[in-house]
Amino acid sequence: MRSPKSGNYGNKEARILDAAGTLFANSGYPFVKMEDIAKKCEIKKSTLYHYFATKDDILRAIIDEHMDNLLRGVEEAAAHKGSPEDAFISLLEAYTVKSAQSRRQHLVSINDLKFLPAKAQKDLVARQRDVVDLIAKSLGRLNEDYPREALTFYAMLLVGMLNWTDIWYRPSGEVSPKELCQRIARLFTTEMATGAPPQG
Amino acid sequence: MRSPKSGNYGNKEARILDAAGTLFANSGYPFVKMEDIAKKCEIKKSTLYHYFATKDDILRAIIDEHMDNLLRGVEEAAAHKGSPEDAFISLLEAYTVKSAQSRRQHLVSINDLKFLPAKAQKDLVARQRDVVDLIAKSLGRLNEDYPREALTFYAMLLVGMLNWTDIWYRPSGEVSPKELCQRIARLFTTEMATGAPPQG
DNA sequence: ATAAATCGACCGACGCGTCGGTCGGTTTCA
DNA sequence: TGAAACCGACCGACGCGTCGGTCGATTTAT
Repeated sequence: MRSPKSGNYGNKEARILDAAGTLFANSGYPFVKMEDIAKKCEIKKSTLYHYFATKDDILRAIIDEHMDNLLRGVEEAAAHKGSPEDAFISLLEAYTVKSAQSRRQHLVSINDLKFLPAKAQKDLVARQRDVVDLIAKSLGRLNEDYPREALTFYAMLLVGMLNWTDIWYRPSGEVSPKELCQRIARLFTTEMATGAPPQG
Repeated sequence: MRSPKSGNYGNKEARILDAAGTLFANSGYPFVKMEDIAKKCEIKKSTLYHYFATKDDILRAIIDEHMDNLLRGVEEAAAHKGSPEDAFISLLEAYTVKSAQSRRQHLVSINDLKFLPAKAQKDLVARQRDVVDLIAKSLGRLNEDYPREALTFYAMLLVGMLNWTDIWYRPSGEVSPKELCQRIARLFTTEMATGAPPQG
């Protein structure tokens, strides 16, 4: 579906995705019209359909790409050499999207996933699961005594916290992204260090 | 606008709000048609407009009511007698909505707020702020050395975590709501007990 | 007491703007 | 010259909100 068919085809497609991503992130998928996307790309609406069959396909492509990036980044970080604590922090930093671009994609992935047909959603949700599992594993290395389910539980809490930062956290504010990660990390590392394993 | 005008007028209005709340929570505001709401209330669509001027007004009323409940509940809990830790936990329990009914409302408040006109959003967001401030204050009682901004920061993290549970947490699962609150509470009480105040 | 006036609740039909998507043709370029 | 890129004009479904009007109950006037 999304394979390039000519020299700058892929390039143009990327431009569309980028424009749409910004629009979706700012206004929300249902409010963005195909004409808006076209205008931002300085093409006509009908030309959009040369690249993407439907509006959904555009959304799907955005989330798809972001999930790939996210999963890859987290996987790399999880394999980080060093102490479990270091690996955990670098994992957080991988998850905490840095560039404005991936921040937008992340926002879209979170907010607009539900506007996709159920079938497409399942795929994407499954990949979110993979991320949670990786985080749970990384947490597990901080304290071997926590049972698997508890790890997943805390990983869920963590992901929620992280995702919610998209709503209120501004990297340009008083707290730097690095500081953000460290504070969040400490919340969990001290839990794993001092807390008694639940139901243990 | 919403004052009762006859015997069962207010009652009917409440029924509409309840039906709409369920629908919105399940499918998302943009996907719910006025006809759907009407059908669920066993009235015709046009009759809906006898009670609410627009679709937005229905959403606004739902969120509005929920915010009131939430703020009131959290305020009461914050005034809880006992140790700061006890007050903090009871605040969490107040926030963690228990009944399926308010769960739905909460979901709607979180997910569909953005579909309101900007002006209406501002009001509601301001009241969310109030909740965060209350939580920050309660956190402050756990450790007097944390500066105000840090407290707000952690309160934001906490609220995000809590709100995100709506997406994945099921009260009927292995972890009881009480246990959920306690685990989350411990994350923050130990932080406040052992962590050095940031930027102190 | 009872007819007239009033009113709240309700409904069927539909106007109308919006928006995703289509189609036939033109331009561009290798 | 032929395929890729592009476009203007158009369509059809959809969904919010409107409007003219009915019906049964309550109030008012005589």
